[in-house]
Amino acid sequence: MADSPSPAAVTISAIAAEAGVSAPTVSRVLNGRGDVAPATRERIEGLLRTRGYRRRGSKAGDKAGEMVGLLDLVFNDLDSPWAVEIIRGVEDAAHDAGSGIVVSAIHRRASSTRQWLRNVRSRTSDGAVLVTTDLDSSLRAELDELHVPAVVIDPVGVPDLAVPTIGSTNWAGGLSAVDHLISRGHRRIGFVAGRPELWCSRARLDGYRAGLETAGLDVDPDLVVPGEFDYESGFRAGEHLFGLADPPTAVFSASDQMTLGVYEALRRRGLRVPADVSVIGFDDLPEARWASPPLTTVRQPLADMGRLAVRTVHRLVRGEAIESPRVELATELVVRDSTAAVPGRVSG
Amino acid sequence: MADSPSPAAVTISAIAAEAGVSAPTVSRVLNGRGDVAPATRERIEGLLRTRGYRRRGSKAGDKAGEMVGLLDLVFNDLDSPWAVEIIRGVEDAAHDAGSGIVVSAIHRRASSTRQWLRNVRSRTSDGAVLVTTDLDSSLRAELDELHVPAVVIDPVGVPDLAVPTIGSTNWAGGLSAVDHLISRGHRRIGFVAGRPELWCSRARLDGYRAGLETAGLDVDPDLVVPGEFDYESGFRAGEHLFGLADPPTAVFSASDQMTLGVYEALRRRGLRVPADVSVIGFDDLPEARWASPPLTTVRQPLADMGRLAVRTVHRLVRGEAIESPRVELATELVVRDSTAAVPGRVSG
DNA sequence: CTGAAAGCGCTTACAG
DNA sequence: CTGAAAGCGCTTACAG
Repeated sequence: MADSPSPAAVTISAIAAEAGVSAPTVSRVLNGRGDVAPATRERIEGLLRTRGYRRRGSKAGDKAGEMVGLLDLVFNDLDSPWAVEIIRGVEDAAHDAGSGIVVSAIHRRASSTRQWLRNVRSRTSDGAVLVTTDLDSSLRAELDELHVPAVVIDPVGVPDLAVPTIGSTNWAGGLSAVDHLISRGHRRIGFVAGRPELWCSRARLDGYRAGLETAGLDVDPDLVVPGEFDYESGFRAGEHLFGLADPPTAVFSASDQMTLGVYEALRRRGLRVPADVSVIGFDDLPEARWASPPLTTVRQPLADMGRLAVRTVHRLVRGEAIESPRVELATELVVRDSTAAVPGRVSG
Repeated sequence: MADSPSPAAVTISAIAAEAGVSAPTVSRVLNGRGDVAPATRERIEGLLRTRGYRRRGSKAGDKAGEMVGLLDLVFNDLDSPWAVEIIRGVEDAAHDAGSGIVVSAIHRRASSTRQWLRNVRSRTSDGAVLVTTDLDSSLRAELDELHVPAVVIDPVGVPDLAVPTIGSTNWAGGLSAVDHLISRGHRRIGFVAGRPELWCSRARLDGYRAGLETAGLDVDPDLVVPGEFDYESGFRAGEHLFGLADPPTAVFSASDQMTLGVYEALRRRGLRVPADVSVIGFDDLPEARWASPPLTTVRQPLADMGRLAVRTVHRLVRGEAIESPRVELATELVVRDSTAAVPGRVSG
């Protein structure tokens, strides 16, 4: 798992020797000059990649393994308050370690990803923290070649053990949300799911199911509605749930943003939180505190996840072993004012 | 205002010649080696600063004026959704220009500021965008010496014309908010102010006053309450305002976050928005859309301000002239569901 | 299209 | 504490 330190540094002249050309030719390829024979260029480019060439200043002391003081932090999108929580933790830990963080959004576009890789190569950052990114095998291979260690926060798919991932206990968090509602007497509990392709969404759903089943309750498929983690899909889910002939008395939704959409759907129907309906979210973004009424939710320690990601990348940079390729930080139920006992419940 | 390009590049040997020492000695100072006579060290450090020395790799082509592809983005704190809006715009424009952005939080601490400056020096970024930062004259002098051009978004004090600033039309925005409420028949309009030391807060307050005065209404000092831009101070302001013997029928608060606090204060008193009280905010953060009811607010184009900041820094890097040292982008009233006509108003 | 030569900016022993 | 020398990684003319 740990890279064996390359016996000789990967310099331009090393590459040149291996390719059977002179150093200036390799330099030309690196700088995108036109006047290199296609075959030569290809051979050199191949070597550059497989050997993981990275530009090293002149400084003789610039040995492999020394840190540049720059870490990349990559999101798909920067449009959610979710992102800033992670940035905060990553910035904090990086600052303590004397590193700067370079934040990018790649918008799920291959072209942006390629440009990001080009930038990483030219600026030679020490490592990368990728957030909810697919990190397909080709991207991983490229980072490997560049010798840029990566850590993934909140992996989208089944964790690939070759790259360390950091998540939270989504299943247990889902379970605790449902337990809380059941302890308040709720029996018909709706669930608004997150983006189905995401690993964490499935875990939260399964936690919801497990909570009901443990209490001896059936999972009513009518009460499980799809969502996309955003406000709009939460609003639609709320409209659907409370348009039902036999609506739930409580709703657990898999993100705070969707929960705010549920709030609005309830308000439009004249239903009050928590007097008429109890509502619980997931994440504990700042907006959960600011909702009216303040939202009961399952806290995900996003900033801590960011901090741990930085420490993990730094261990990898220094070639140290990491405890586990897969870490889940604990979620925590935060009870505020959006959950209450079932309205009008008769004693039995 | 534009730097005259230094006749000779600021290299280690240039500094050495000027200091009357050899290049290795300067190198030692730069790398913090201990074995340099204090007097020599001081002389060299002085020269390094006044000449604006910046580490330049070996590459012969690394002429002064070439871009590194890195921009610094500095916040005091990263704890508000406000920040992510600006990051989004800055990232977007920087990405288009092929630059990466290094984001830092300096927490208003001099020590963090110093560390940030050290980092800037070692990583030689092309320029800096500072958000709501004081940029006191010593910091400015240091950036000048490093030849790192800076732009300030949302300056805290009276704009210092030596550094370009980008803001929004706070005064006009405040005016438009009050106009909107007056057009709905409101006469008693409360105002929750922002942090008093900030320039933008004063402009919004003056806009509020101007709106009332234009309509021939008196400014009732009892209805103007201090705030700090955050949720908690908004909540307290709401409690105060609606504990008054003659409470307002509408409230304009100088940030969306404070407005959410006002929502909660109203909810606790059993007052409905907008049926009983109209409420209007400032910023148009995503949470304004997600509030229940969705919040009428004055939109500040934060992402656009970030984009413009990047373009401005890049002009400065290239030594181009900028149109104006002070730009204000237009605010825009966004009407949603939190404002309505005065309740129970008689026809006249 | 490619290489031998010269050179740049910087740093590391080494000597004093 | 300091400098002359050697050397590193890279690049730019220049010649062919």
